[in-house]
Amino acid sequence: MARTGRPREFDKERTLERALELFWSRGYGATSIQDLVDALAVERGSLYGAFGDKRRFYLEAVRLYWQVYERHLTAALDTSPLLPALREILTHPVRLDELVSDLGAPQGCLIGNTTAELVPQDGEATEIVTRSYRRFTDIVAAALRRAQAAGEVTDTGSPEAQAQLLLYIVQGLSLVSRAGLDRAAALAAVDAAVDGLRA
Amino acid sequence: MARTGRPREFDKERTLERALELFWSRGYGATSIQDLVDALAVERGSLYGAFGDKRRFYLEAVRLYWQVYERHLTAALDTSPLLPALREILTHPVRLDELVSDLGAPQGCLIGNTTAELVPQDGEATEIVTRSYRRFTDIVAAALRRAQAAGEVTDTGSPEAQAQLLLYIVQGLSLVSRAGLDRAAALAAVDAAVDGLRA
DNA sequence: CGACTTCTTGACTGGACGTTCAAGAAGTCG
DNA sequence: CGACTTCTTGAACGTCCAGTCAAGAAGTCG
Repeated sequence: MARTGRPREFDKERTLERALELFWSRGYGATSIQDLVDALAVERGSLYGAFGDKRRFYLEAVRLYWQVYERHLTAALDTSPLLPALREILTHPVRLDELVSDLGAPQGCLIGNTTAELVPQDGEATEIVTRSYRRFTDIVAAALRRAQAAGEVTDTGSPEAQAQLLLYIVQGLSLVSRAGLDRAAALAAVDAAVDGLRA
Repeated sequence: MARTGRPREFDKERTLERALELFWSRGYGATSIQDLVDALAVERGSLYGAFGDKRRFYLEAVRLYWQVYERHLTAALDTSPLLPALREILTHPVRLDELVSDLGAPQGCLIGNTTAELVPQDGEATEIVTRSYRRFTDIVAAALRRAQAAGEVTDTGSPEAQAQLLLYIVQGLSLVSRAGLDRAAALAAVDAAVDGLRA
């Protein structure tokens, strides 16, 4: 039952966070183990020892990404009125691009990127992104239900359908933004969407 | 000025179309030259001779894809009332999934896939997808402008903003669909979007 | 026919990549 | 201290892949 041995010299959690950034900016296929070794200053064998192979490492990073995003989403939407907060959520990709606009900066949404690159070939990746999309719509639909009850949001559509539509919009915006972002056009589009929800 | 020599034994245009299908279903990185050789029944050297390297081959396929899509889009939206046609366009990914649901079937929108995989690293790919997005919004905005004038579509938003929003919705739907399609939810979301445009 | 051009074929090359492994280092426990 | 466990390091391995090339085949043109 000995749990002793030489202690790890790097911070596993912090290393995962930095790997997440790398995977986020370059994608799964375009990030080589060598890239990770260089960027994380951890040797190959140590990475394999701590995280298993490349695929498991990546999936772990994706899980962490969603965990952080979901926390942010839940906190942001727990407010009234809802629509300004929703606007913030939808324009998140735009503001991300404002903050870190150098090359190697995070690109789009990691869940969306994973969907494009690994789904549906990879079953585990598919499971993660499917669950993430599901949680997004659940959280947003719940918030919309409250806002409909409060008379802030139109009830001409079901909260579920509205939430599904909002998922498409965030993911579409994240994706299209990679090709260059016309901020004014993006904000106008998001405003049009949010206005469509107003009661 | 001799343009003679041994004639090509395969149909270049048809080969490009079949390569398009392969790239569409597997993506750029995951499609090897060997896959193309096997699927197209054309030897490596001949492919290189006819299309240049893999990247040029792929970009040519993407150009062809957009060319076909744009023709379809323009034709479909040249109608009145506009909203039913728009609904058709938006649900295109859903119906694609209905038609060809075997593995190896086209996945999402090739422009969107290219955006996720090659943009912004590849300048030429970025140029192609940027132009495609631009043309999509131009064509859709023009149609919306006509429909606004006809009183079919609300003029609370500019046609440009509405078109940009619709671009996000198609791309988002295409992407999210890869993870499995809940047709009812997708159609409800699209209907919510189209209803939001009604005057 | 014979010179010329282009296409076909498939073996070959060089490099990049994910993964493994053996030897040594750094701790803990009795 | 000595046995034991885990981590570190970096070289090595096997695989796969994009791209090249030389030799031959199949046409055209004078």
